[in-house]
Amino acid sequence: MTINTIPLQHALKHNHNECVSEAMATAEHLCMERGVQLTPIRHKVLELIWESHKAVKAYELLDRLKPLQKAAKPATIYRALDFLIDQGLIHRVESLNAFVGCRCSSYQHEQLLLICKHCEEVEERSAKEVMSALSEDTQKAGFTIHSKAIEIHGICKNCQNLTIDQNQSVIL
Amino acid sequence: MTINTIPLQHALKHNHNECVSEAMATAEHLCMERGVQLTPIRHKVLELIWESHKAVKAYELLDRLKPLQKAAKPATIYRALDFLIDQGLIHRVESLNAFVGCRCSSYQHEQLLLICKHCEEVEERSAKEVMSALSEDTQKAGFTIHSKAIEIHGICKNCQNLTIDQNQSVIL
DNA sequence: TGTTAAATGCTATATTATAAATTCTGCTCT
DNA sequence: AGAGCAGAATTTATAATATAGCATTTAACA
Repeated sequence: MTINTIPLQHALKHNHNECVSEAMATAEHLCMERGVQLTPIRHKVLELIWESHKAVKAYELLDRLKPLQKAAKPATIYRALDFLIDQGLIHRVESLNAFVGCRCSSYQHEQLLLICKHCEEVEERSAKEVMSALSEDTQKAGFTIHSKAIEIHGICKNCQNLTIDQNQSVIL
Repeated sequence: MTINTIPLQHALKHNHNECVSEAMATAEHLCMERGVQLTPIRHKVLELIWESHKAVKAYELLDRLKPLQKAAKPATIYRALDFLIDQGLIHRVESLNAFVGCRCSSYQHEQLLLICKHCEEVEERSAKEVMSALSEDTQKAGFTIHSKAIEIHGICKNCQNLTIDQNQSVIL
């Protein structure tokens, strides 16, 4: 007899509705403040991205947007994504060609992403010490930083615990 | 009258032939030691990658391989790249979907890549302090690292100097 | 030398992303 | 209200990146 286990959706361990509505409220507020338009399409795409803490692919978003926006084409999604990235509302996860909601402050958009191979959720960390070590090192190298992509793949705390405490896992 | 300037190929500032032959010798040696085959195709692809210190695209490699290997198809290149990555002989640059030669020791493959927007060259740094800060921070988060992609975009020392000392630039 | 595993060849296709021209929409200025 | 404008969205086409799956060849070695 084999028992397969899947990770609990860690998202369920917090109040995800609250999490999303907070993110959306912040986004709406920031766009207002900046005088840029969080149009219905952009709003919807951002909501779709926030449905989980996993990084989501552009064409997956497209499929999910289509029922709501019959005319949606790749360009629809990519233009929305470009906007959201410009506004610092999402991160592009380079190593996955995917996108994830961003909750960093507008002034601290460059963060470290912890990407779990098991549950696929992406955790943002500001990691001050890492960033300052990085600044110091690049300065030594005479390199002027414009942007950073720091993506760490591995197993998150929750998934690690699952393998220890099987009670937290789900039997398929 | 307009004067356009291009960066010197920084590669020309060092003995690049030596640089390449060293890289190839190391690769040959490592593969020998590991009992894996650095076949003619893999060897050639690695050489093509080492032609510069820029990150190079898969289909660019394919175009350059074709004259030497008539049968070359996308899979030819991707299979060679997979092998070279597995052996730690090249890095995949996630934020560029491109590949660059790796000169880190076999035990220290995870490095920090400084990617210059101007000359496009990629510099590897081991950045011990950054890495240890990173280990510490991820440990705090309870995250177990499997792999890292740390990619910093900006302007390298040489290109920075060019904009200051125009004598080092080339008039087109 | 026959067997086998690895490497390559070959064809097709999936996935990710952009270009460029047009139309729509909402706003401002008169 | 209506002309003009700018940003947003649509539409069509295609570029760029990457993999799947099966056939054939090569090379290692028992």
